[in-house]
Amino acid sequence: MSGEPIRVLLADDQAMIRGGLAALLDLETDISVVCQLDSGAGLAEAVAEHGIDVAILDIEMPEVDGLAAAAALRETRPDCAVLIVTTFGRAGYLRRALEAGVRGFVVKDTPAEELAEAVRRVHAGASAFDPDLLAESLSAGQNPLTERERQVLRCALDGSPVRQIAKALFLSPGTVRNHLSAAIGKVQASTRAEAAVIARDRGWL
Amino acid sequence: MSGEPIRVLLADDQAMIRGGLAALLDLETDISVVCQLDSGAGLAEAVAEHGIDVAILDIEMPEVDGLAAAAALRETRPDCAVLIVTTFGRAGYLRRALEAGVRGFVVKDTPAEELAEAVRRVHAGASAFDPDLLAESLSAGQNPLTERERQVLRCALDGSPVRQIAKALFLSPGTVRNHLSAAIGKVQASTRAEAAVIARDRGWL
DNA sequence: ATCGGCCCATGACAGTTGTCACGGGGTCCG
DNA sequence: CGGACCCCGTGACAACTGTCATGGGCCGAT
Repeated sequence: MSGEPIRVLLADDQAMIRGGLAALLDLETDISVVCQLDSGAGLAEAVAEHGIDVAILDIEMPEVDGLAAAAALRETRPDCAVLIVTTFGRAGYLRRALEAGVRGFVVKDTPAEELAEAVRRVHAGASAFDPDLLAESLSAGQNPLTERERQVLRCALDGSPVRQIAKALFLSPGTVRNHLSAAIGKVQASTRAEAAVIARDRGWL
Repeated sequence: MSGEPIRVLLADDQAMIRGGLAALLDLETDISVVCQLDSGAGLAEAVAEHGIDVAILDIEMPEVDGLAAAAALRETRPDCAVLIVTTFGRAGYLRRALEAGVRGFVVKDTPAEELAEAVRRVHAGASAFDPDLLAESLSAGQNPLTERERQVLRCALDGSPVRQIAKALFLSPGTVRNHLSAAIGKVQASTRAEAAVIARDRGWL
């Protein structure tokens, strides 16, 4: 908390939110927002260029989402701490974040004052995870879906009939129905649509 | 822009966003955020108590959503300007907002600086509507769905089978299927799930 | 009072969906 | 090598879904 301020990068696709969070952080004397992005694309370059200490990333972003960007950043810049700030407190997101080496995970429901505190914590090498979500994530278990099942469910999200899904994935209709059936069973749903929303809400995509 | 600052109320269910927007607005010398809510409930009372000039409302909120709150406020406090600030730029939302007598509608994608400007505009009696969205709203046409059809589609959003929807709405399964069929035809979908997402994305709920 | 709209319901039909059993193909691991 | 797991596919069956025709009741507008 002495000497140079913490150099922060802020990535969120909603400009107004980005501006708000930046205003919030700039109130703190020991934190300085030196770079803003509207996507995860180009994160590593920006981190290198601006000498970023902490990268604050939203998850839902176009092109490259926050979790993918975090994973990529870990490869090239493991010394830069990552703090995920997201709307959706989904257990699967937290799990993926942990696997990506993220040091903090905060949902946008939490009080504004805690944001700066989380930044300080991850910068100091500590962690900053939403406790409720952490518990939920640990109890929720692994993502049981296979790659194909996830693809099929993603296509089913918008209500497409089997034939369209099959065409989109270059599969036989029968195969698609088999994958759907397997997925439905794994998430304990009774309909493809139900299975799709359940999987989405759990962050299993 | 002289004398007393504009007295603003801020309603958003995400505490961190609320704090960010408040920080943003407090940077302006002629604007003062004097009250914050996490829901549309109790809006009229808060407006009366704090002598609010401009109420900034999010749409997606628990209990009472921003559009319903705006409509209710119009009844009791027509002198208080309402500015909607939302994530989702759906044409149906803007239409409902206009019907509720809202004076401004801004999506969170727009640059942060424009928020304060929008507040000043609606306070001055002018309007502040996202131009792209306004055009889309005018060209999109009215919501063609009946009340029942909307209810049924809302239930269908999570993928429930007909029997569950019927039970939830105290209807015969056959009736539910009729309503679904009508709705599917109106939104030009081919599946209930598809119809549900289309209707949702248009703000027809 | 007649028309139109919305609501509710029933029955019947073709098409789709969910499930199962079964086959084949790969890979990775003990 | 056999086994486990994933992938792809087929065929068949019961259940569900989307559509249509048809009927009734309740409004509000013409």
